[in-house]
Amino acid sequence: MTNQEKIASYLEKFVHLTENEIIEFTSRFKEIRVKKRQFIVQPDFVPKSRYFVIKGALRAYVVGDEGKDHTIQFAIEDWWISDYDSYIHQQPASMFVVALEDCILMQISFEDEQTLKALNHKFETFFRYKSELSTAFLQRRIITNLTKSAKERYDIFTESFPKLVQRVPQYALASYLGITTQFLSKIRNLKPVPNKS
Amino acid sequence: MTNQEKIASYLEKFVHLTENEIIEFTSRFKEIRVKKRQFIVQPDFVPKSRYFVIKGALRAYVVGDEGKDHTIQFAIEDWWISDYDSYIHQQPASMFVVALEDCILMQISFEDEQTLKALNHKFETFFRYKSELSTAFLQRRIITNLTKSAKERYDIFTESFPKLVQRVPQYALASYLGITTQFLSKIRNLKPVPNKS
DNA sequence: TGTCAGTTTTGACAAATAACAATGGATAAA
DNA sequence: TTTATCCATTGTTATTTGTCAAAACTGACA
Repeated sequence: MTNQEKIASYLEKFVHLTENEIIEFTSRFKEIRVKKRQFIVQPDFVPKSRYFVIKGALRAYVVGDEGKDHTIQFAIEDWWISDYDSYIHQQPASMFVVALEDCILMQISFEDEQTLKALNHKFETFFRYKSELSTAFLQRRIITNLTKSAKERYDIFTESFPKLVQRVPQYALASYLGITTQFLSKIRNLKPVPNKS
Repeated sequence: MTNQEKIASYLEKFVHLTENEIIEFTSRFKEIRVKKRQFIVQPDFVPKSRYFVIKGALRAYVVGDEGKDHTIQFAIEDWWISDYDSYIHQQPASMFVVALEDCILMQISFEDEQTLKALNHKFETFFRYKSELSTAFLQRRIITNLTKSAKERYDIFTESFPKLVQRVPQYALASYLGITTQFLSKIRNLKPVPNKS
């Protein structure tokens, strides 16, 4: 399957398109390859593109005043990534986005995305729906953060994204869950409490 | 200004519409009035509508396993509210949405919203853009929750939403910030630390 | 094969925040 | 106005999670 076909098959989960529309859409994307540890978004630069992951894993994070990393998002195959807020407003980024593995990405520029959305109602529908799903996803994450303990959040994450847990370093996962890498280590290595009976 | 005009003026922040389009859009909305303490969304019922606030204040919250409230969202004039995730998926809600004051709301049904989005590319654009802003907003909230202490989160909230702080009860604000009402009280009544010089 | 950088683990101690309990003020209904 | 309920405050103690420091592990590569 070509990269364009991979985008197309993702697209068709949301909207039904003609051959021509598929070409119109996917031809706006450009393949890029990034090596592990390479950055595709950095603070103070306007993110000109967003990225669809064909292969590999990435991580978006901010660095707090205290100098610590806080992971905002992961992305693997079939996910999108950028500094979302900065991208849609075309403002300087506040995040880093870095490759956790060697990656193949499909890149679309902000202008091309605008063009696509203006060109065809169905493309607009696709982006609208995708954005609604993001909103719902983030709201669920906020609910989990508000209502669950660190251990529960870890268990929920491993159940929801078992593949991801295998592929991301533990310090990155810890900072996504809002805890330190040491504390995550302790959670993982908790001995089951001896039965009180 | 009529209620329809209020929706129209909100709309026009995002898309430029003709007279007819404005009527087409706003005529789908129906005014409802709810009294303080009245619920417009409850767990286990599918939220058939979302609501645009003409007047009043509301609060969306979940109840955790331990029986405590966790505020997910507030809404005052010009904001929208529902159980977002359940609304877009038309699934039973997990939230309560309750009026904190007597309210006047403009209600649109899920079906009417779908119709509008299908009918006119510009309406689709409006909903897409609004959803993008929600995504960006929630992402900023997650970043704040990950990177800031309780006191800092409170200060950021009061700076960002000074009007809201005056109108919502403190227990609701505390649960939005992810802290107990007692701890919020302590934060607010902190005496400035005596100068060490 | 050994070395080194990056990562994870472990333990002792500290900080942030919650839990509990009691009190007093505010508000709204009777 | 009285009464009952809800809400905010305050003090004390308990829990969760962070900090710091050291050691153990891992995998890439010289």
